[in-house]
Amino acid sequence: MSANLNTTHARLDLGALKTACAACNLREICLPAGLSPEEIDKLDHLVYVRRKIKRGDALYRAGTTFEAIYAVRSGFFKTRVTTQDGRDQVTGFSMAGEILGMDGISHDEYTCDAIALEDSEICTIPYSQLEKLSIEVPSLQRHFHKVMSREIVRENGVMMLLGVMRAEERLAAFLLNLSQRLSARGYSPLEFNLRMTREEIGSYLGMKLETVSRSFSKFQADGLIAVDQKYIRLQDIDGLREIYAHHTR
Amino acid sequence: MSANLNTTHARLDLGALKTACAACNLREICLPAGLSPEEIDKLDHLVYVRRKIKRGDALYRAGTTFEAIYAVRSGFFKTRVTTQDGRDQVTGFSMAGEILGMDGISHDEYTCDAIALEDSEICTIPYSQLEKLSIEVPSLQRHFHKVMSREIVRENGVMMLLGVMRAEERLAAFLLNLSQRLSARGYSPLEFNLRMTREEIGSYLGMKLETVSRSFSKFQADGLIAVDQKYIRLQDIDGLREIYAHHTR
DNA sequence: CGCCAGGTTGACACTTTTCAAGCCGCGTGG
DNA sequence: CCACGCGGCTTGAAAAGTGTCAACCTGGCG
Repeated sequence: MSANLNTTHARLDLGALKTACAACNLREICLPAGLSPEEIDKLDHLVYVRRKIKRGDALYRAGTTFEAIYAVRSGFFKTRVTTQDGRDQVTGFSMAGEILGMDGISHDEYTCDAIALEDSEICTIPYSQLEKLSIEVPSLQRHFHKVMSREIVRENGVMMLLGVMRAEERLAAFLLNLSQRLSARGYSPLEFNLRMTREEIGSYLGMKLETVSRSFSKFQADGLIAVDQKYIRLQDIDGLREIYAHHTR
Repeated sequence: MSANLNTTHARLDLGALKTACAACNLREICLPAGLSPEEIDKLDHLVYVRRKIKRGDALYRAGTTFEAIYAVRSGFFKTRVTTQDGRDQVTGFSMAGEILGMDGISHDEYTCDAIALEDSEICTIPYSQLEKLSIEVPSLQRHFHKVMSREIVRENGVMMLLGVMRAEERLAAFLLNLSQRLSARGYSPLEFNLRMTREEIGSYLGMKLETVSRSFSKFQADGLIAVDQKYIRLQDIDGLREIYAHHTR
């Protein structure tokens, strides 16, 4: 049903939904980064359709056959892996310009779920066509490799978080990382609304939601941040950095 | 000095050190996997030089400019990232046929250290040439993407370990994973010698060496494994699997 | 208007770390 | 060839950090 609605919708205003990377304000951050205008033009000729994902819906799920990677056009996603017994681990949060689905390449099916945390729009990049175009456009190949490599490096960082840092350090790192990414997209680095619940933050950071909540309260008591539900204002960035850097167990 | 020695050595028996993927018994596991004989031949024409790394030496270090990825020909490596304040996190262990250095693509320098845990040999795959050959040989491009994607998936798994599992579950997962990889290389899945110290295992699994040691002792007391220093024999694989699957906090 | 998901906070339990002591095995040097 | 030293490992006891359980609050939505 939902699929039907989407299709209908896509037919109604196909023009509007067909993305033009060339006209997209994310092109410096997203997959086209570093491509010449002519090359971006070629990328635009790929089937590159925008699609809306409602809050709570999945962009893809673990086990689904892999056919495309996705660029977040607007909105916010989490990715998570789930064990046999139902516990799950949030492996990342993705915002505009970031690429999702690369986990699917290895075994031709996705290995995690990508869930929209707010109503979102994504651009679909069929993998087989990306492969073909990569042969024609070496700088696209190179940039795609960089995007994958960056994901590996990001995950190394998360392993560091989870492996050696304690609760408050993890949360400080998380806030600083969010701040930096928002800033890179033109939003205020000092105040923002969280899109995820305490539980999701906790899952990402390897701690329980109560611990997340307590750490927020502690930060607020210490004057580092102001918290009002999902709204966060960073009041003392250097203080946060100090906590983050202090992995002295 | 050491570099000099290596060079001299390489000159002495260049023939022997020049690897032929076509003749390598790892070709089904390593980068050439899935390529046709002719394609493997092209890969062989890449500068593809074998190099020895002594135990304790670095294959590369964080901050070094990135030029090549490496395939482990023999031996054993750890990769680790280090924080400003000197604490470090082991991000992985690599054995024969596995690929190292993909973290370097993103920013043209490596972001972690790769250290040999025993005397090892590696094959150097210059990245720029790999890029070029990928254009000629689409199946190489595809397979390289799979290798990178597999690394992303692997790291997702480690995040799961670190995020939701407790000490003994992590260690069970670690042993089962080693066992499976050794088995895939024709070694016994039931007994092996660890190449890393308790501290390195602990760093990888996000726990202290004492906790690693205690968990080993516990497993032994429960008849799951036999431990003698670095020698491990898995006596009750199903028991280990049960522990591993029991992430019921 | 009432319900409920999401969040906060407290008290207590439990796992893991920390600190400390001692052991073992291996390589080095006498 | 043996003694020594040292890195690596094990084990115990106490401390710390985080999880668990439970109660309660709040805001948004049907």
